[in-house]
Amino acid sequence: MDFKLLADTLFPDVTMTEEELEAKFPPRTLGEGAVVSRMAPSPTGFVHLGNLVQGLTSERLSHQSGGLLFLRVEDTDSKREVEGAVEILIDSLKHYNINFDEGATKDGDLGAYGPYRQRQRKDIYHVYAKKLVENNMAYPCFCTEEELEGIRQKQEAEKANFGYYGKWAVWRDRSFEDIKKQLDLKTPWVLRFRSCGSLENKIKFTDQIKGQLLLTENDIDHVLLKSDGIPTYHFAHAVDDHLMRTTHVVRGDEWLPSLPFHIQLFSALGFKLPKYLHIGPLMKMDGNSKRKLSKRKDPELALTYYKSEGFPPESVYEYLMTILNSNFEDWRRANPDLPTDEFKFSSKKMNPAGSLFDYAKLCDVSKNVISRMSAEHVYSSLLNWAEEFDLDFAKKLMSDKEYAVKILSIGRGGKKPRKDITVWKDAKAYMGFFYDEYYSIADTFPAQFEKEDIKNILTEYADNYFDAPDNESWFENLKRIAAKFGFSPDVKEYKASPESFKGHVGDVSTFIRIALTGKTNSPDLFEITRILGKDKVIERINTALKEL
RNA sequence: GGCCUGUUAGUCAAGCGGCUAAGACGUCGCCCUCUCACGGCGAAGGCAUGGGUUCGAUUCCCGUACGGGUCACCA
Repeated sequence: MDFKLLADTLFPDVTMTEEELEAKFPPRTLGEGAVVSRMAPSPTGFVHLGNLVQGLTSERLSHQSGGLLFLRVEDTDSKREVEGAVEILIDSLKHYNINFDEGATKDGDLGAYGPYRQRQRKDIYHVYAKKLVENNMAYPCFCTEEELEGIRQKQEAEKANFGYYGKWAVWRDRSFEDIKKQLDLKTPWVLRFRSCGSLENKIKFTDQIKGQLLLTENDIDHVLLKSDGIPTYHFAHAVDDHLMRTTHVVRGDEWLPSLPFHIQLFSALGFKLPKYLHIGPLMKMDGNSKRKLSKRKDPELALTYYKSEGFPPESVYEYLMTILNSNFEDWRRANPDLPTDEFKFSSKKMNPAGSLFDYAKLCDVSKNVISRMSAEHVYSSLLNWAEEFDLDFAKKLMSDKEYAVKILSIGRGGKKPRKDITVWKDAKAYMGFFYDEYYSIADTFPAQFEKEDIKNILTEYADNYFDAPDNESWFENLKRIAAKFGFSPDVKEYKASPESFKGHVGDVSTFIRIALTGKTNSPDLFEITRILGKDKVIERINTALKEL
């Protein structure tokens, strides 16, 4: 058959040449070892943890090596596309400090290797499609969905392997006349790859994460171009990553089974194969078994979940780092205050298998991340969250920034910082009592004490209010009050002979704590009185007195 | 079912032929302490399984079991 004629018949509109494309998108001039990587999501509007994991890995690898990261939108499936998805994606990733050097942006493309939206690249794909046809490496297939289904059923009955290959590939070796006839009838067609692979042959392949792999050759004549002329993922992957000069492809390991096909494709097109990093999936415990995190069943897969729960982006980022690079935690312990960027990320330290998503661990990481933040940072981050998810609380925070920062400074900054906040959602319960509208005596005064004693103690504290200069003298005052009303100023002394006292100084502080905060648990009381101020302290004692 | 891939404590994981098999989270106990949070100390708990190779296997090879993934004109 005259394949040149076939190619011209199939692709009459192709005017560009491969040489022109090669010249237009020359190899990049970057330093030695620079990684060019990319994120290539389909714009479904749903951004999930997997996207982030992949993005984070690509981002670190590229920027750390003096390379670059670009965003390519894989919008070849119009059925799944959602309006505004690209914007959502860019925003979500930016939220997690993943920024692109090049690619699709909210307003058009940035960079010289575009277009970066695949549907706009149709002409480019057709240049290579035509080339494959000319070289007898691809052919048109006119099978309908029903015919394909029929083939599948026969294969099932014969216990043959599924797929369009070998003798099942009914259009693989048709004459030009047969093809021309269908073309004239305007029968829809797809372009298929002519595979020369055999299941008998194994290929050795080295994945950057999984190491040496032994794969079976692909023998399926996969679809390259769909009937609308738009490429499938596989074909677009080969053409785009070649032309965009990608050096490292980071993707989920659900792609591993199609890797032999991709290897074939790159070779058929005469492209250099990039390096691959196949990341194991994020799993979840479901009853007694693990399973991949699923979009339908697991809300924690969506990035929006973490945002609304109030996990700071730094926490999620840091948690994913601990999962992705096994030595990250050790590094963090040794360098608690260094920016994450300084950690040397390595694909060698990535786990070849999928890991379980551990919510408890994420919480622990988050708690620590927040404890290391400055009060100012906590304030702005918390406010940011509250403005979206708790407007009332946001208003309180905004009404007096200095006040809020003072509150958030309690127990912060030392060697052993408090770790009360895991997510921003916790903040209100932790510090709400500082605001009158959120303050109420929620916990009751312990019942084993006489109300008279509690009243006397509170009254004494308010009437002879001591504006203590430091924690120690504040506590001395408390001891004085304890002693005055028959409570031991010393807990050990009390424990030695409980019958000699009504209680101890700790109980006294509990009374005051409940009066001031409404709760039995709170951060340092002295600090609280300082922030509240004398008037507010006395006011609250009086409120509590009334409730007794 | 075919193909691929994985398996170190409840979880995340160091480990690369010789170790009493790190560490972290979680759990439990104790200590510190005016509550809480923090911190300190300690405990329980593991190399899926059967064969090889080897003087010696968690580590290398083969099988078994059990997970996971994939077999579209979706990515």
